[in-house]
Amino acid sequence: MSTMREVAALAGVSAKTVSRVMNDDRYVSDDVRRRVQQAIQELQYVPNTLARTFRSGRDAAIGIAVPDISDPFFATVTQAVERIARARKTAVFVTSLGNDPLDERPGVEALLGRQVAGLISTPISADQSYLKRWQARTAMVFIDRSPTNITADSVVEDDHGGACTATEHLLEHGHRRIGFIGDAVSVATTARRLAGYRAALAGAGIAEDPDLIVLGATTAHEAAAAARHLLGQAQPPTALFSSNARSSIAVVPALQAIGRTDIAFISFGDFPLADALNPTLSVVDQDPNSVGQVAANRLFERMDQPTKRLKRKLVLPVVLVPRASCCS
Amino acid sequence: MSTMREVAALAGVSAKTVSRVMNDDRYVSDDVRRRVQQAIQELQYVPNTLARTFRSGRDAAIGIAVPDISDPFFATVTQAVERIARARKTAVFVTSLGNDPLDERPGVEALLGRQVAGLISTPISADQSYLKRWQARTAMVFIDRSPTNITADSVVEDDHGGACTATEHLLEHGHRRIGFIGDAVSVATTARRLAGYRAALAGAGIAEDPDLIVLGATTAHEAAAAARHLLGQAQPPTALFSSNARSSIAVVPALQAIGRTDIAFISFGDFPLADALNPTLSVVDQDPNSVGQVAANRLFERMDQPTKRLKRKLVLPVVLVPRASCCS
DNA sequence: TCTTCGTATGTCAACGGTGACATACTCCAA
DNA sequence: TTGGAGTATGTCACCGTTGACATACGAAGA
Repeated sequence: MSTMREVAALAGVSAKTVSRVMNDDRYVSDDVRRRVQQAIQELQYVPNTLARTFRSGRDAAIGIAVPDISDPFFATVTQAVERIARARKTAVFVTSLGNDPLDERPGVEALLGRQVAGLISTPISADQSYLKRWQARTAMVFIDRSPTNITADSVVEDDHGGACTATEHLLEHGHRRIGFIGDAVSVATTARRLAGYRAALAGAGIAEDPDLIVLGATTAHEAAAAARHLLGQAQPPTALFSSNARSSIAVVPALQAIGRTDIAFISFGDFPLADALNPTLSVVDQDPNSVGQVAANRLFERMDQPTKRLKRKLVLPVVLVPRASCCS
Repeated sequence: MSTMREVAALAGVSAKTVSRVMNDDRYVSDDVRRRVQQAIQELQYVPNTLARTFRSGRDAAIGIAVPDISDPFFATVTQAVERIARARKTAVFVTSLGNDPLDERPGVEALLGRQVAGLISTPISADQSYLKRWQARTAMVFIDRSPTNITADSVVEDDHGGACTATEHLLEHGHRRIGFIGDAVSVATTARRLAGYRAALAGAGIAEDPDLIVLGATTAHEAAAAARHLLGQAQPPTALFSSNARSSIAVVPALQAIGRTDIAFISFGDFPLADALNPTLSVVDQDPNSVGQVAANRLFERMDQPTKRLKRKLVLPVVLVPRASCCS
C-alpha cells in the first residue's frame, strides 16, 4: 500500500500536488498531472479514505441501522435508502442491531464513531438520549419508531390508524372475536398498533378480551405458537390480526398446518408472496419504499442545510390492501 | 465532542494515561484510574474510532458486500455472518453492490479503504484482480461465486450438482421439455446452474431446445415475463426450472395469473413461504446460513492466522427439497 | 548502601492526507 | 517598468490516538 508521499517522490513533486491531482484541483499543469497519474498507476496507489476522513473530520458515507436486515420491511427500506444515496455517490453502511435494547447503543455508536456524515436508525431501546452529543456533529433521522428523550427527525407509519382500519374492516365483516399477535409492547410500533386495535374495538362497543391478545411473540417460532394457542382456546377468535410481517410469515404456515386457513387474517406489513398465498393475504401496506426514500431525502436535506427548520415528525399513511384472507 | 487531551487536562494526567485507562492497561493506579473515569463521565467522552483505526492501521470491524440485501439468500448469509461476528464482538458493515459489474469495485473499495480487518464479498464483475493489492492488508473470503484473476478463499454452493439433480428429478417424473429461467450468464452461478441443467439433459439423451432457455431475466418483471413467454410457446415446456430464488418469487405469481400452477416447477434457492404456497414449491436448498457461517469462520481464521495453509475453495452441498410443485 | 526490578506515568513522533499560507513565475495593463 | 491578477507549486502543521521509549519512584535483594 503506497502513500501519497511515495507517489509524490516518484513523480518528482510534493505530496500536496498529488493531493491536488486526486481532487481535480484546477491549478495543476498538464505535464505534472500526467506524471502524477503515471506514478499513481505505477504504484497502484489508492488513497487512504480513513486518513482523509480523519483529517476532515467527516466521512462522505452515511450509515443505516435496522433491527434485522432479513425483515422484508427493513430490507426494502434499506434498498430505498441505498438507491437515493447511490444517486448522490454516497456510500451506505448497513448494520443490524438485533432486538435487544442493550445492543442498540454499541451498534449505532460503531457507525457514529467512524464519523459518518449521516445516520438513519431504528430506535430499539426506550432511550435515545445518548445520541444527543452526536447531534451537533451528525445529521440523524429515525425510522419506523420515534426516538425517546431526544429531539430529532423521524419517519414513521400511521400505526394506530392502520391497525384501527384493519380491525374495523374485520368488524365490518362480522367478526367479534379478533385475535392480536404482536411482539414486545416495549416496541413502540407494536404498542401503537395494539392501541389502534383497541380503539377499533372500543368504537364498535366491544369489550376487550385479554385472552385474545398475545404479546411477546418475537421469534417466528413464538408467533406460530401464538397462533396455535389462540385458535386452540375454548372460545377461539374468528379472525386474527398480526402486528408485523415477520410474525405473519410464521403464522401462515402454522395456520396451514392446523388446517385453519379459513380464518380471517390481516397482517400489518406486506411481504413478498403475500398475494400468492392461498388464500391471498390481506395486509396493511406500510410502504417501506417510501419510508426509506423520505428518510434518506430528509437526511441529505439536513446534511446540506443543517440550520433549516423542518417539521420533525413525518407520519406516512398506510393503506389496507384487502385480499382474500379477510373477506371470505 | 471532547478529545483525550481534554479528558487528560481535566483529570490532571497525560493523554497517554487516558489512553491506558481506555484500553485497560495494567499499569494505572487506582487513584488515577478513578479520576480519569470521572473526567470521562463528566465530559461524556467517546473515543474517536477513526483516529484509533487510522493510527493502528486496522479497524476492528469487518465488511460484507452482497449484490442485494433484499434477496432472501444474501439476507440470510448476512444474518449468519453477523451472528458469528457478534460473538466475537466485531462490528459488521454491510453494503449492497447491485448487479452492475461496474459498481463492484467502488463499493468494495469503499469498505476496504476504511481499513476493515476482513472482507466477505460477492464477485459481480468478471475480474477481481483489483483486489490483489489489498490482500496483504485485508483478509478476504468470497461467497456464492469464485473470484476471477485472484487467488483467495471462496465459499460456494454446488451449483452444477444442484441444478443437475433438480433437472434429473424432473426427468424422472417424465418431463422431456423443461424450461430454464435464469439471469445473466455472466453471473458465474447462473452459468454453472445452466451447465448442470444441460448435463442432466445430456445424460438422459435429450437434445437441448434453445427455445426453452431464457437468460437475462434479472428483474422480477423480466422473470415473470420469461415464464409467460415460455408457456405461451407453440410447444411449451411441461416443467420449469428457475435458477435463483429472486426469479422464482416473481415466477410464482405469474404462473398463478395465467392459471398454470399445474406446471412442474423447481426453484434453485429456497425462500420464506416457499413451503406455504399452493402447491408447495420444490426447491434446491442452498443453505445460506451455512454459507455465511463457513465464510465468517474462515475469515476470522485468516485474520487470526494469516500464514496458515488452508484449502481455498469450499463447496457446500445443496439438497433437493421435493415438495408438491414437482411431483404432481 | 547500591543495584535491580517492577510499577506508574510522561514525552514525542507518527499514521496519511489536506487546509492555511507562502512563494514564484507569467502575463498584461497602467 | 512596475504592479496586480492569475496560475502553479511547495511548506508546514494538524486531525486524535497510541507505539516506542524515557523517566521516576519504591521495594527487594546483594
